[in-house]
Amino acid sequence: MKKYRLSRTFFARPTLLVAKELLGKFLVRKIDNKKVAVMITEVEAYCGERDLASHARFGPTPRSKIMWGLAGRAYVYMIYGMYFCLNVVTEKNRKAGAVLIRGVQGVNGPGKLCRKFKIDKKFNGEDVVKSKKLWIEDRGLKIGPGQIKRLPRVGIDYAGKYKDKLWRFVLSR
DNA sequence: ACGATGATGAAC
DNA sequence: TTCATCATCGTA
Repeated sequence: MKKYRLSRTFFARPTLLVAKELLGKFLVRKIDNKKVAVMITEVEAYCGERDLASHARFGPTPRSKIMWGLAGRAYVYMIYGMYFCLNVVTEKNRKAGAVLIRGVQGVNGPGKLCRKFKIDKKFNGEDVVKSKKLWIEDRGLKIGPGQIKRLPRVGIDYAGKYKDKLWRFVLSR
């Protein structure tokens, strides 16, 4: 089965759609000339500056402005002083959006994922469309609607009416 | 249930 | 400059 690296046009689409379609794709990380590739099993969508759960809710700040930028770049930030979270920027026409990669096969949780894949602040801004160190591949796996569970997002109780939105997508075997 | 641990954004 | 908060995780 041919492997296709996901292109700019894949990411430059509505955030919810990109989030859903990232399930079953493979996160690929090259470390010391060795490739690690694991299937993405859990994601969360952060949609625009109106989304009160998103870092974009304060408008473009030094940290979050990348969410308004080119789709397909990584948004990596430190959380709770000890973990990193990996997101990929989505949308076009300078609309804010990103998808948090919450889990891959065998690794649950965005913090552990970044630790395992050695993804830190240096990867903030990395262009996942062009990078030689981090990208996402379509390996031909087809995911049916019945395999996707929709759940509320984690750790965003403060987000008012946005906290119950089913913008977390989990792949169930 | 809670502490580790530091970046972030808001308020002053 | 200070302060509360936080898209987490491991231990309990």
